Amino acid sequence: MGRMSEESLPELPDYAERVLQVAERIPPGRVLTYGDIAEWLGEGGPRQVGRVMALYGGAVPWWRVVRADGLPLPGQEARALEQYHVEATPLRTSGAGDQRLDMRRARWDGKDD
DNA sequence: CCCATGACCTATG
DNA sequence: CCATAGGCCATGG
Repeated sequence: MGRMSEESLPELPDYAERVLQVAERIPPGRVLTYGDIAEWLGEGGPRQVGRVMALYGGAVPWWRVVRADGLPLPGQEARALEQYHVEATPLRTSGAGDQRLDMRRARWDGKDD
């Protein structure tokens, strides 16, 4: 018979679970782009990773998953920047004074610190 | 099946 | 640095 849900929490698609697993693995002070995760995972694309983060990202350190241009997540900039400050994530200040990630230094290569 | 949307990316000017 | 263009692919109307 069709087995009903035995979990109190909504069940996660396998792909989503894999994405979140990678996100959870990013060390503090480092970041990974949506594309990086897709590539690292060997499936899906940046948009698919983005979708997963939008839907289930709340359970993981979402601020460590960013766009390739290092722009903070729109709508959550304050929280993200707060985290970057705490984790000493490499930032760079633009002419207007707005801060974005210094991708060259903040991007995680997958190796240990 | 067509079309629009999205926590995207890269190349080009 | 900003703007455009094309590519990408799952999801939903």
